[in-house]
This record gives sequence, structure tokens and C-alpha cells, in this order.
Amino acid sequence: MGRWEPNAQLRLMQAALELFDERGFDQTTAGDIAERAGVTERTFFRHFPDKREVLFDSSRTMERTAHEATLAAPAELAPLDAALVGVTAGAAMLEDRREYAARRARIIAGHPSLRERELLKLAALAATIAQALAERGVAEPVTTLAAESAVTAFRVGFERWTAAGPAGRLADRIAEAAAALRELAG
Amino acid sequence: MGRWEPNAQLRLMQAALELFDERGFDQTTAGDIAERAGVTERTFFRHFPDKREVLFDSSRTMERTAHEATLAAPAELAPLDAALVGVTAGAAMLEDRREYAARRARIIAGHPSLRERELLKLAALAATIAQALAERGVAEPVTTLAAESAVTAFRVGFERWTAAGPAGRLADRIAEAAAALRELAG
DNA sequence: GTCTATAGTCCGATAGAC
DNA sequence: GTCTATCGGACTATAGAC
Repeated sequence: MGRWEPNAQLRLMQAALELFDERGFDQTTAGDIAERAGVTERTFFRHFPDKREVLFDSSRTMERTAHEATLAAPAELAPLDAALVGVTAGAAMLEDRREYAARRARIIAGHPSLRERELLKLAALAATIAQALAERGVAEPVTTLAAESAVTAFRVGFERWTAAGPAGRLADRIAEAAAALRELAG
Repeated sequence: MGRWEPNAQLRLMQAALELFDERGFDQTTAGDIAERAGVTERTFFRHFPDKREVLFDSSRTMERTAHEATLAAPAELAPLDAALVGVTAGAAMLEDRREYAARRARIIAGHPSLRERELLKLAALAATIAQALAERGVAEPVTTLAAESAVTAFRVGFERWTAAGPAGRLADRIAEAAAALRELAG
């Protein structure tokens, strides 16, 4: 046991989610979050470069996973299929956290500034997958088009997964969205 | 002639583009832009809710045009085709401003905060087109998937149009991207 | 850990156009 | 008189500099 409670970063993330939910993003200052987590405001900004970023820690992990899975997909898969393997692998870490994911998504949907940040993260995810496709020998503009399409399928699938009804698997919702996309483009 | 020079908003937009280009987004304050435009900082924020927005005035027009064109597209067109008619119509206002568009795109690409805002505008464009498709009687999730695919084609086409080589038409670059997207999905 | 600049908001006041 | 665009100053929170 050190001088401070451990896991300051995790405590900050939890405190932020609670406070944004309770009083809204604008009504929550970085100082408020730090206080609830038992640290100073300065410490908040040492862990997160800006106030919004505290909600997007998971996206780096997801990006890395998607990149690796896209690279590791069977060589005979077409670009779009490989990209879908990637996003689906990245999405796997959400399967058993539907309630948390939905709550977080609701907070993000409620504030344009958070939507912006989410779009940036999804664009980064698409860029990473496109990069992996390029490493598989796929050429532009197919890399970008396949990666963007896969991320679109993820987005639509995620939306339906969190929407309502019985849980089901996120991977299935993504596959359904991808099938619908293929049909309308074919 | 009134008390002030007219067209304060346009002057602010031009001053902002120049300054962002000359010294960069971070090194330019709202006060700097206002000064060059001959107004006060306070006036800047009356015209634009935040500093980034001064670069995105055109996107509202583009959105409206795309919405109308999607609605007015021949009834027999499939959802993706109608959405492509929409984005292509919205993109038409850029055809004779390639140099300006490329300069603006370069500035945006150079700053994450501006990329965020652009992604938000493109998401709004996709949402508007999806809305138009819904008014045409198309159901979810096809509305969203077709609109997102059309915007992806626009994005890739725009990128190639501004990239290099002889000018050519933006509409043609969008059509090529759409064709490539169809092929990889089919 | 403190100090500072910038973004962005709120209030009231003022001057011209209609 | 009403409407709209401007200005001036004070104020908070973010975020980065020292």
C-alpha cells in the first residue's frame, strides 16, 4: 500500500461516468471528477489530455485488437471480410458489458462534443484497419472503402444491439448489418 | 453605408482561413481573427459559436442541397443510387473551387480538433440523407447504410480529386469510388 | 503545484435600419 | 417604436506553461 489509493485512472473513469450521467457533461468540471476520485484536478489532466478523453480509454485496446485480427484473418478472405473479422474481434470485448456500453453510448449521444470525439475514434479505427489491409497487400482505394464499410457495419450493429429487446450477441448484429450492406450495394 | 463595414461574417471567414494557413490553428486566437476582420472578439463569437466553426459555414448549404436532391431523385432508383445523387448534388458547389477546397482540406487535416469537427459535419450530412431516404419510404437499417456508404464514396472521391494531377470533375471521382465500393461488396 | 492564456458565456449599452 | 448588429467588460473552465 503506497501513499495514494491505487488505480487513480480507473477511479477517474468511473467518477466521470457517474457525474456525466447524474448532472450532464457541461455541468461537470474536471475538478468535480477529480474530487470524487480523491485526487487533484492536476492529476486528472495528467491521466487524460482533455476532459472528454476520460470516456474513451477503451478505444485504444479495441483499435489494437482490430488491427491484429485483420492481419491474422485467413489470407483467402476478401478485403471486406477481413475488415469485418477485425471489427468483430475488436467488438468482442463489449459482449459481456452491454449495459455499461449502452449507458456510455447514451451519455455520448447527449452531447455534440462527445459525439465528435467518438467519430474521431471510429475514424482512427477505420484507418488502423485500412492500414492492416494494406499490409495484407490490398491497394487503395479498396483499403479505405472496405475499412469504412466494416466500421459502418459495426456502428449500425452496435446501435441495434444496445437498442432494446433481449440481449443477443453483438457479433450477430454486426454480421446482420454487413449482410444488409452487401445486399444494397450488390 | 452604415456604422460598420458590411459582411462581417464573410470577412471573418476569410481572415480565419488566411491566419490558420499562415501560422496554424493553435497559434491563431479568436481575437487575432477578429482584429484582421476589423471587429472585436465578442463579435466573432456572435457569428460563430466556437473557433472551429468559422471553417464550416458551407456545410449547411451542402446538407440542404443533398437532402433536396435525394428526395427529388427518380422514384425507381435504389436507395444507394438515390443517396449518391444526393451527395453528388451537394458536392457540385465545390466543382469550380478545387484550389480553395484543397487548401481548406489541408488546414483541417493538420489539426485533430478540426478533423473532429469535419467528421461531425459529415455525420450530419449522412443523417440528413438517411432522413431523405426515409421520406422516400426506405426502412432502417437500409437508410443509414446507404447514406453512410454514399458519404464514404464522397470522402474517398474528394480525397482523390484534391490529391494531384489534372483537375477533372469531382462528380466523376465520386462515381469511381462508388463503383469500387459496389465491387468490393458484391 | 502554481500561474497564465485562451475559449466561450452573460449582462447591459449603443447605434443605425425599417 | 422595434429589430438587429455592434461594442465593452467581467466572469468561469479548460488546458498548457513554468
